[in-house]
Amino acid sequence: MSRRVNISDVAKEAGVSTATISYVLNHKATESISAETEERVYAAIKKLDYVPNLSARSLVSKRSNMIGVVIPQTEPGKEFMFSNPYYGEFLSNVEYTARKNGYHVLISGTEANQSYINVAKNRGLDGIVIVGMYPDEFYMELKQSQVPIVMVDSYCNEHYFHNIGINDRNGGYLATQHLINNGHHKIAFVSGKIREEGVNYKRFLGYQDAMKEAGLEINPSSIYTGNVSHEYGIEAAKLMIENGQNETAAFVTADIMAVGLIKGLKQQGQRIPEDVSVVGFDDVYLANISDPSLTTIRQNIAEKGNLAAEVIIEAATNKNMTKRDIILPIEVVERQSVRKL
Amino acid sequence: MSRRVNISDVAKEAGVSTATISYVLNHKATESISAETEERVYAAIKKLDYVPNLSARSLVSKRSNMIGVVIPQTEPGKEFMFSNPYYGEFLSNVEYTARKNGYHVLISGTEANQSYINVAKNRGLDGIVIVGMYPDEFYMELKQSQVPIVMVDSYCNEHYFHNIGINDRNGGYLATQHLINNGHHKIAFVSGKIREEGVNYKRFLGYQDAMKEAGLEINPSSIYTGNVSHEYGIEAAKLMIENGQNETAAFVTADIMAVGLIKGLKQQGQRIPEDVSVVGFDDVYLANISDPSLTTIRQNIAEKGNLAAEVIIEAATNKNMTKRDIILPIEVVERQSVRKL
DNA sequence: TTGAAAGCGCTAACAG
DNA sequence: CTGTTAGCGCTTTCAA
Repeated sequence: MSRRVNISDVAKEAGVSTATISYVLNHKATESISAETEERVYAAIKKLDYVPNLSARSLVSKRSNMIGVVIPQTEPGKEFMFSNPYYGEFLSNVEYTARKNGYHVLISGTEANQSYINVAKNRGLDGIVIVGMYPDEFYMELKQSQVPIVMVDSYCNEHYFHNIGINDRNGGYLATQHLINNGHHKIAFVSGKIREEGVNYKRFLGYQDAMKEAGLEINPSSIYTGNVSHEYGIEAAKLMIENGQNETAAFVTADIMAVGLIKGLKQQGQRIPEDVSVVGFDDVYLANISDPSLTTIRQNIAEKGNLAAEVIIEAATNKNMTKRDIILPIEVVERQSVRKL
Repeated sequence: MSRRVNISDVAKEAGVSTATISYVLNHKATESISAETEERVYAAIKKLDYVPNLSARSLVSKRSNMIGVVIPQTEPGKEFMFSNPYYGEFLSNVEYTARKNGYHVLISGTEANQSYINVAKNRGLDGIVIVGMYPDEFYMELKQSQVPIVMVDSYCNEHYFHNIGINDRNGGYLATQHLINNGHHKIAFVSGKIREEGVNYKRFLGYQDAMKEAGLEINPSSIYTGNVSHEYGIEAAKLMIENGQNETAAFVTADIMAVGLIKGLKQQGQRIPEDVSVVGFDDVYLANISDPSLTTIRQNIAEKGNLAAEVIIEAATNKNMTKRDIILPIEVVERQSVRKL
């Protein structure tokens, strides 16, 4: 196994110094290299099939050209980050934009015992994209670090981080209002765990806003919370029927749950939307696959991913960039799961 | 911004040499460190909040503790790797197992112009997990490299790589046979592009096997191929009806397409399974979500991901490990999308 | 316009 | 049982 070719092999081949190689590789504007030398260098690189060692580069330049993406485990203690397609779509777009800009993406689930900030330091990550909510300690640690951070879908109060998200409260409002406008009064709220500073809480506030505005009463028994999963959607359907609250509609804060709810409701002999109307949230492709297709709150997940990558890369490049707070637009997408009463 | 603490800071603090720090950090069995020294070192590490610089470590040890995962872009030219939940589930399990073993995961879509092998060299990846099929040049390049590689879901002929997969031909056979056993004779085959050495080709062979065995004729007009996507499933449904071949059943080589097919068929006024029976492949959670729920060929995707990580890590650790060829079991999962004629 | 040389933080002989 | 030290491959100041 022949030794890997390094910069001085190239230097020798091109008849220049290693510094020169480095200059042409990094397009140093400060150093001017004659076109002829540059050509020789490129020729040598090609001839020897030279590929720079990024570890060495990171070591001296303190830049890794890697960004980290932290995705929540939807079910605590489980290894699956991706039961919700939302994350897959988000991640693939982060990766795409990062790659286009010469960055690689290191993914990680969250580990209770090992702090992520260590990973960041270990690897010299240039920035971190964090999706969702985490325990407070997590944010405390993060604040200590010098690493640029973009929070996505979090209302964590720290004004320290860049933020990308949507107006979740408004989303909850729009969804509920849509149901109310269609004549529904008894509206269930189905959601993942409601945590302060989490998106579900905001969406819940929006739900309340709409209900109050319409002079409707919120029935505590019509609030169902559990895991953000298809399974819990089915479970919630069961609970709805057992509860006997006779809701005619449900606002579900994630499409994956909404689809589960629909499935569960059907299993309970309900027809959608004839007996129960359902509005989801996210507009992942599941909303289209569902039968009936799901009326939902659309947010542009791909755009969220692209922006997250752009912002973190800019933050990595420009240390004193002003704090970003990006709110992406949302809208109601009407499909077949809501009936006018 | 204070300088990052490094190994010699720790050494000073603990009153030992940097070598000693390195020894205790790496649990070098060859070097025996007194318990007392070890304690002092750990104390110093804690006190200074020292985190090793992995770039430096990689530089000298030639090991990065990173593995790369290459996921295909389901639609060529598009940024989405994850329209198929199969990949999300796979990836999350690779990441989980890698993390448990002290490895990080670098993800990447495939880039026509930049060879992935450069990424591997650049970053000093310890191994690569490659999912799906790629152009031949890709494999050629890969063979050149010294990096251990695990191919997943590929029948690329190179005996050079480790392999993890299922018996796709048998899967195609089982699916088709199931339909035949239920009295179907006119069975459509719906699939992603059929490429030699790809899983779809093998599944197609299995389809042929079953048809031949039953003395049934394969109607070339009943073969539908396109993108592995929900959309193409819908499209295929349209084609099926327009074709007027009156198939009473379809074997679809991916659940995501199968669910699309069902949706499309319904849009065309067909009832499932009364008018058309459908069998999918993979058993992703969509199969359950679908209405009617989908009879499909189950493969253990999570296990595939875990194994891929284990094999690649073992290969990274033990350079002359014998070649692995792992075939995971599959089975028919009966749900509601098949009717007995 | 280019080169020499000093590190970046760490590991691993080799010495003691 | 522990320390000294020579690099790993690269960037970057400083000098020429």
